[in-house]
Amino acid sequence: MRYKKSAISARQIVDAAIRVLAQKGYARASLNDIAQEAGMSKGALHYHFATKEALIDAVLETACTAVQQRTIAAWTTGANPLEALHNSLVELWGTRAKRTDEALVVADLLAQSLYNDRMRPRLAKYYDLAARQLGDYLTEHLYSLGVRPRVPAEMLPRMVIGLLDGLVLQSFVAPEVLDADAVVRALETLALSLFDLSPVHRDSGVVPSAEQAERA
Amino acid sequence: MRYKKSAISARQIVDAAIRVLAQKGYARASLNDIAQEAGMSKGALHYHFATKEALIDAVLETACTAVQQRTIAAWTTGANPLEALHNSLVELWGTRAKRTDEALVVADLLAQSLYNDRMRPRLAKYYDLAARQLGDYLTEHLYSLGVRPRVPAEMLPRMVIGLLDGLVLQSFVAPEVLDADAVVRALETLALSLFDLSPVHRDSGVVPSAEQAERA
Amino acid sequence: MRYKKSAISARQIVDAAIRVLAQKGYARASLNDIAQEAGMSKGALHYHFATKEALIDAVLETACTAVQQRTIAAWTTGANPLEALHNSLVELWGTRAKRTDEALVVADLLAQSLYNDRMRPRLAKYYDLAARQLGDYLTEHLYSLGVRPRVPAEMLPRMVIGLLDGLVLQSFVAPEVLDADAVVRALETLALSLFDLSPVHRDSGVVPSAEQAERA
Amino acid sequence: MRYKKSAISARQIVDAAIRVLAQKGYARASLNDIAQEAGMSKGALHYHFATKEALIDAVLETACTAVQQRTIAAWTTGANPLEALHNSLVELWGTRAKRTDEALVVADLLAQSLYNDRMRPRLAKYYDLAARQLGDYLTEHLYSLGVRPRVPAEMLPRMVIGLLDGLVLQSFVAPEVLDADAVVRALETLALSLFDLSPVHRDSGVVPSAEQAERA
DNA sequence: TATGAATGAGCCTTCATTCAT
DNA sequence: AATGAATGAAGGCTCATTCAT
Repeated sequence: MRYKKSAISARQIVDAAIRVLAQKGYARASLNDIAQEAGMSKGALHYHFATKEALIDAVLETACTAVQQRTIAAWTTGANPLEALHNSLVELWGTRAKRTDEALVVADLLAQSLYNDRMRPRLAKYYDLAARQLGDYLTEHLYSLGVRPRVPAEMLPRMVIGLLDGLVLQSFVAPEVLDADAVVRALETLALSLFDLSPVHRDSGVVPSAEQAERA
Repeated sequence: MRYKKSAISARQIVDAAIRVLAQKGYARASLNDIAQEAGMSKGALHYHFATKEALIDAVLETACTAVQQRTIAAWTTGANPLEALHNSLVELWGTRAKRTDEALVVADLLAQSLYNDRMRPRLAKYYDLAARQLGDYLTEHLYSLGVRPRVPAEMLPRMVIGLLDGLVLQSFVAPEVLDADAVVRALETLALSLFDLSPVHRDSGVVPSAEQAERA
Repeated sequence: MRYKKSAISARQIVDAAIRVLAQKGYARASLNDIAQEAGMSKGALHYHFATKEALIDAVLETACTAVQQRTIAAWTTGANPLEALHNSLVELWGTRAKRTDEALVVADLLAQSLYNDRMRPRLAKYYDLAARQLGDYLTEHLYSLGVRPRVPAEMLPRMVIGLLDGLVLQSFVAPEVLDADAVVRALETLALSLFDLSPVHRDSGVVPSAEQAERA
Repeated sequence: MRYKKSAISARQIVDAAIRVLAQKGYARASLNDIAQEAGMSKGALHYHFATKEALIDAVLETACTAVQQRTIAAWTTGANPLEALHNSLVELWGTRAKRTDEALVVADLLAQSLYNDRMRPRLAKYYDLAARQLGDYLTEHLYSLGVRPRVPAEMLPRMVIGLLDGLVLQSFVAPEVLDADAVVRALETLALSLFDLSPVHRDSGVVPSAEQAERA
């Protein structure tokens, strides 16, 4: 009972913190702001989280998890593996570029982690997980087609994620420059190019690469 | 005389600020720290830069310029265009992944700009310039070979830059994960894949793509 | 309990502020001084009053009220209306010329209000109230005698107050020049002269003016 | 030559200071503001006036003198002494209520002098002079008519000045409340009442008071 | 479990003053 | 006679943290 109530309050605080952090960034978000947003007193915050750092840790955990779950949810399947990939990329870009509170918080805390030794491992873990997820997906859906990537298998997901992140940064800075469609098409082309496949239209099947053609 | 002295001092301050910002980040870097690092009094800072914001503006300008100039310097030429590209990518990644003060500052201020309307346009400008530079380079060195990219011409440089940025973030968070050689090779493969060229070894020439082979 | 504590602390701060302001004036009174005088930390000041301005507002309110209450208390009554007036003037001058903290604060903030648009209306309100109080008093005690003032009814209290203020300034600048007795006698003469009454000795009754004598 | 150049600059500084002080008040007027207004460097200010205090002293001197000279100029003469008085009062009120820079500075520094022992004597001197001037004028123009004031001769000018000052304060705080005509008429009535004279219209002559009438 | 009150360190900024030139 | 540069003290304010209740 008591335990549950506490958990609920703690959760409220974290949620409020995410909202505030998303709006003002770590540097400018005070515990006062967060307490107000959570509808509690500053004292209550410190009851649940001894220090600001502890709260931010929880926030980072929650935000990363949220982003990850959305990412997982984005891995769609379909009759056609290429179509599935396309749809997944659409989802992926959507959840990242949409400037959701959690995405903003992760981006902000990522920057903070450059100077914060305690934060860094957590984000590294987050990246690892994301890379592994994507890696598994690609393995399952593309490797199985018999094609081999032109880059090392462990680089592939990191590249896709890196490209997503890098483009998201650009789109955050200048939202109008990057068109969602263009980005997705580019990502798709990239993914397939790295897989030694020809460019692709939505409904196209797998096309053998130059090398494969040569071999054939 | 005086004029020059002033310019020198201002430059000293900016340099000190870059060092401090690189080490602590915008949020935690106080004018006190910067003044100390610059070997001047806090009052002197305000003599040269009316507000912290003004100083940061100057810092951003300087850091971006520095990063850009290193980037420009990275565009090498060579007898073989592909070799030139390879060398350029080595340089590019090197200057970014090296965690130079300027690169860190740009990354940090990039994050700050998410919540700072005055900063954002400056970074957008910086990205624009970088994209244009890379675009010009690619046009000159690859377009001229008669091949066409698989993605829109204006997306191409943004993708390469995005990938660089995204990977840099990952390498900042977990330096040991990404191997410089692997990254360069991956970037190279990416660039060429997008150009409808086969993967490349240093000394190889241009290889026609699947489509081009077909046409032939 | 807590609520009361807060009110008490706030009051302590305001009182301390009045003391400090009276001694150093608005410009030279720092929150540090006030905090020290109040026996609290600077942070506590800001807990109770968000800004210095807010604190000064409270100070002004309190000081004006205090002066006003002393003024009200000065309106004595007596068997003889003229004696009552005399006593009232003695009191009035006493409370003003005595250099009480509140009087000094009001004088100081009055000067500040010349350049402070937010303060001005408050002082105007204070003057209005004072004028109305005095007006009512005069109406009740002198009008009722059947005499009419030689100046417009709404000017009369403002003149008496103005004279009081003006003389107070002189006495603040050079305390020894103005003798309390002389001032009171002069004020009395003024008040009565303006009421078309002959000069007065404590025990004298009402004497008809020239005009009234003529009419008779 | 050199001496003159210096005097000119010093004068420029004082004039600029008066303008700035009139606009912002002593507390908020920085030497920077003054230097800028004077079109000189801060260093130059300190060349001419070692400290801010020294400059303010000069400002006080100049402003008081200016106000005094305007006051002197206000003492008009005329065929009819009462008409002369009236005109003088019009002038007097005009120069004070007009919010000239010098008047504002004197008012502001008057407030400062409450806490500044070095300033106070200068303002006392200023008041003395003003009182003596007015005293002389009244003596010459009214005493000579054979009437005697109802208040001590040395109180009379201080009362008129006090009333002027007090009303000016009120008019500064709430300009719309006091009508210039009404003020002048009231002052006139006051002056004459204290002189045991009936109220006056511009063109009226001297009218005996009640006491004088009785004696007659 | 939660609050109101209070603290104290630190931040950005202002400003009178100094000084070499 | 004047300037640009630099100083350092102080000011108002923010904020994470503590604590009695």
